[in-house]
Amino acid sequence: MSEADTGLRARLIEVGVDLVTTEGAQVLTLREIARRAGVSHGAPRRYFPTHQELLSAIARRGFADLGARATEALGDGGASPRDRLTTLGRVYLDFAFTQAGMYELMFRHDLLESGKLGLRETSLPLFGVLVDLVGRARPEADAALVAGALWANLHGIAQLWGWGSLQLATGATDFVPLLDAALDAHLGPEER
Amino acid sequence: MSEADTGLRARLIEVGVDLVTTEGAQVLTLREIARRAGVSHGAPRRYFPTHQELLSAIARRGFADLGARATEALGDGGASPRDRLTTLGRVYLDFAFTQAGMYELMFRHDLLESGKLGLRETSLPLFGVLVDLVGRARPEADAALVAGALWANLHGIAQLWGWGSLQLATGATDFVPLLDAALDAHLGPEER
DNA sequence: CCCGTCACGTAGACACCGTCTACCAAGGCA
DNA sequence: TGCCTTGGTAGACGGTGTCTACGTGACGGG
Repeated sequence: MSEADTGLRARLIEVGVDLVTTEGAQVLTLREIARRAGVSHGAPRRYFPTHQELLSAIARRGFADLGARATEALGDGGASPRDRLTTLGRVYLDFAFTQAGMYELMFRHDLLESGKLGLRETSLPLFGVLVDLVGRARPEADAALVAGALWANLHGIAQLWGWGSLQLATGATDFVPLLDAALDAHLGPEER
Repeated sequence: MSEADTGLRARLIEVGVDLVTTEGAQVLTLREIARRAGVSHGAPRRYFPTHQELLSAIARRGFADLGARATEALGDGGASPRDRLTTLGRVYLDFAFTQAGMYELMFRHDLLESGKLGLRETSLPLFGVLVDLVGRARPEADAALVAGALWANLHGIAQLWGWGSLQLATGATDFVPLLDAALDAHLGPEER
């Protein structure tokens, strides 16, 4: 956003986001992105020294999108911390399933291990919201620890459910009970 | 095991297992495996029609190894279900971190989505053990559901901790508190 | 006006990848 | 002996990411 939104750099990211959401993560080759952007395969190198850095830039858009969806769904508050956490969980899993290609890209091993993604800047804000909500839902607990365990649980559900492992193993057909079980487990059963 | 353990087929898998544990998942190219096995790059095709099928065979070894470690650590019982679940969780995470390359291979998106892996046969036995233990630790709960949520939690911890996200987010330096938090959450706090 | 500089993209080479196909050498069998 | 199957070789093909040399047009100073 800070750099010119016109120009090839922004267009490459745009094309990549489009490509990964519509066709999946396996078509995100450097040359294909360049083709769709209408430039030669060497052009991206002017802005992204390596393929991984272009992919990281695209993945960062994914984290930004997820964060935007979360803050938009959470609104300006009013609901209880527990209800807000339920909302957050649903947004997270909805994103993982409807934007499966992008979600896969966001958590690719080689990107994360390269450090080019800048996970601290991309995912920490949303995690901060999570910690805050957990702290208010369970004031007696170590909020960061519980939030970390809960995030891991959401991520695990997203992954395992995404490729059908949990359907096979549990025979379930809907992921909501799993989400509710995770929330109940980490936050205590919901009283009503 | 049923087919000849000598012969190229078995040797290719052996070389692949060796390669992924010592050098990581990104060196598991078809041609590199063939080179290390001392054959031409076309030879594997006689036994594995595609690269993915060879990788799947290697990954199945990983699931078998994980299962063996689990049953060996669990022994013939005696401990309480809760203690056995703690053991199981430690084995799972230890495997994920010490055999990081293999663990990464086992949960590669393209392998899982291709269906060549046969996740039902590979991971269901161990999941059955998990369901059984959960059922005895929490007789009142839906064992399959809780076991699924717990498995997802373990998997999420393995992944997020593996590439440092949770260290960054929570500031923790040891994953055991996270594991304990997950077990406490899904099984109820341990009385002592 | 003209020339140097520089940003920006092109084009081709390189090594490597997975797949496919034609070939070949050895062994068993009629 | 002749033939067919088995198991592996060797090379081609199109694709990939990276690197390097080369245009090419705009801009500013003499």
